[in-house]
Amino acid sequence: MSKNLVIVESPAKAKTIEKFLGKEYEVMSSMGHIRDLSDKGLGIDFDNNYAPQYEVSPDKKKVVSELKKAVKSAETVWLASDEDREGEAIAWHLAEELKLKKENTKRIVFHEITKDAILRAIENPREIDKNLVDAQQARRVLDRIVGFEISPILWRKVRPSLSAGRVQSVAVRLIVEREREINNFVAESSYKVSAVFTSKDANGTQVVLPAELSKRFKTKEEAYAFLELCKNAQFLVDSIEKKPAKKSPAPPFTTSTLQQEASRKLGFSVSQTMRVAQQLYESGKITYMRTDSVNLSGLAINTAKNEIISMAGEEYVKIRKFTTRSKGAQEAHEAIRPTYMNAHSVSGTAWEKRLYELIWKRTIASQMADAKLEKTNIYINVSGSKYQFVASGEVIVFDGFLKVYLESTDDENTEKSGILPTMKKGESLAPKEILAQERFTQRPPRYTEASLVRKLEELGIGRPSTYAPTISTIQNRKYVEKGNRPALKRNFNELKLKSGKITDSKKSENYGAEKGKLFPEDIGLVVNDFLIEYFPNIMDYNFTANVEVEFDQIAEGKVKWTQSIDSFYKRFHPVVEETLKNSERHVGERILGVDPKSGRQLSVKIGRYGPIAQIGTSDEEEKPLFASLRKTQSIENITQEEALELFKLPREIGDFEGKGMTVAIGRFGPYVRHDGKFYSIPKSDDPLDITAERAIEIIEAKREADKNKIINTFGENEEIQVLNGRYGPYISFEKNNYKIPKKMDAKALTEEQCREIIASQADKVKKKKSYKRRKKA
DNA sequence: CAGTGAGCGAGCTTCCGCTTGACTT
Repeated sequence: MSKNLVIVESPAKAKTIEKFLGKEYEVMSSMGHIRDLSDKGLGIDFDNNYAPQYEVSPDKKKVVSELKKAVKSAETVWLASDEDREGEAIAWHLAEELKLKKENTKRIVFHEITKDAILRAIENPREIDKNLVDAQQARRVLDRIVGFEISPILWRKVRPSLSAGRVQSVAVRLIVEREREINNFVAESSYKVSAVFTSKDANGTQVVLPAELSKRFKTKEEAYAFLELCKNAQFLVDSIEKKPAKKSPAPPFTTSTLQQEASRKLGFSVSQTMRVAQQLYESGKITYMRTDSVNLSGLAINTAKNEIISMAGEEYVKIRKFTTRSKGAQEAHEAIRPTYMNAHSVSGTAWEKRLYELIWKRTIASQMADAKLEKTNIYINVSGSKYQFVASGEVIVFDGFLKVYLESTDDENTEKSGILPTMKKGESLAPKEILAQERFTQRPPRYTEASLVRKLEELGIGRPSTYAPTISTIQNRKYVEKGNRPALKRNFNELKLKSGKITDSKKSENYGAEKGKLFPEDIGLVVNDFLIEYFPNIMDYNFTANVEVEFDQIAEGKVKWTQSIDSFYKRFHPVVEETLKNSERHVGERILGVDPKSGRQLSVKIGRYGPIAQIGTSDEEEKPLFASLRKTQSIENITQEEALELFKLPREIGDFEGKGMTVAIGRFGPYVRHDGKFYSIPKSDDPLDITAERAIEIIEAKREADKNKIINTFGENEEIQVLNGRYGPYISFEKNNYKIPKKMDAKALTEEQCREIIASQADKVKKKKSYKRRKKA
């Protein structure tokens, strides 16, 4: 047995470090936190000065017992968890739970996993910093109090199983407020004037120069008047301005910037990025992926430098030290970078390859020279007008870091400009055509998963390890939904001056298409409004930043953590009591008016199964009528007309084979119901005016498809069926589906072969089911 | 796998931050 036991947080890290330290050291991992507050009740003893009630987490029991065993045979235990608040607490929990003795326990820290850094750490051990631990306890207890006291209020006042928390509730607030900004947005239009000029260059060949007028006109009349003036105007080059410019590379990746770029460049979701990064980390290809640091180790910088020199040359190197700007960063790790800078690519899945390449490029580029540009503006006078046309171009003089990488932006309509033809001052230009187009101001963009993460980070809310889970939580709770919206059409005016004639035409354009954006759902709106009404303090965008200041004071030993929690709780808890007692149930009810047919009240609200419209009230003698809202509708802005439409379904549309057909909209969209069976109505048909003939067509088409569905059955009871599915043939048995191996011919399978396949996949199917259950829960 | 929209109510839900595994594709 080794004389020394080193405990780190992650097994991959343990493996690497073990190599550096040699036989005298055994390195084990704690897998993060090993204990947490009990979740029977609040896990806090309020009668005993907020004493936390810690329990070893169920999934860490095994780890803890293994660590206990290892401790027994070790002379010295080295606690090497991360150097931040959480890491310090992990070290302390380990010391407590493993009953480590002060004299043979040492606390060490390192920020990069290199042999030098680790040996240096071993030479400079310290004791556990109890103040830092207390700051973590305050953080933990605060989050528990907020989460576990507010959530139950939601269960009673809104709907069971809902949740609230310091981080997730603010994340939802951001999305809700953005949606409302968008709803209230009124586009303004103006006229943008652009021209294409022609001229002859030195060789006499014709060159083209696109330019834009420096002024946008408010009205069509003004634009028209300007084009009128252009008919007989002279266009002379007034001046040519050339100025150098430079672009600098972005810093190496942190968790949040990696999530943003993987989203923009690769279309990855936030959780997908983390999954793939985890794989790269575990196979030793990149450094740790949950970090807020942009720092690179000296070793990494050196190897990057060599790589750049051999790839592009000395002049492409520029060593840079980046500093973190984000609030609350704790910098326990390096930035995310390739472990070996000379590996330009890696083996693995397609996703791993693409993400790795992105990380490699970003890291290398961060140590490369600025790109040098030359920007050119050509100003063109219009005789008789005070406005000028401007043609702008940009030429790369030296590519620098652009040789490998350029960061993307969220802005979808950046215009690119290229090389301009050579012009002389005073040169006369001929307009080939001048366009005045009506353009509209743009509403603010909806958040993507990644841009929401960026906003949270900016506000100092959440940590690298929680960005992805938070995004998942608010979707699982159905507060927000990731979705698409089709483009809308709008008309715009276009005036065109060509060959001395102005034409005036109406054109149409698509705008506002959304893909993979976060939309609030009605339950999210209601919960958000409820929380803002009763807990404005918790919902404040600065709440986290404010408590962080307090935590810092605890960490510095200036404030006792229990005092800090006490002063919070004394203000917070009465509000909880008050809200439970005095607030009404919140279902987001909105009265839209009356139903013209019956004269009864028409309203919308959140029902047990989601948003509904309602005709009548429950205190009337006649029972109210209900209809579910469509997926894209919201109780917040549905109109009376739209709500009344909903009551046109379900519709009886006639008989077929002696049985009635009903049209309605269900969870999976519009359907026809006939004889107890459901038939989906394709998007091309409108359920509101579908005819009986068409419905029969749909039913018969489905029957035909079902007939082809069965490939083979055995015997009379048909418990095993070979079926044709969306993804090819499969076996169905006792409500489970089984994959048929590619090599086998589905048509020729015997019953015995089927049973073998079923038996061989029984395990997998069981696991899948339990996974599905877990996911539901 | 598609109906429902109520309350004799059991017993449950929930936070944030550390980690990975087991699950998809």
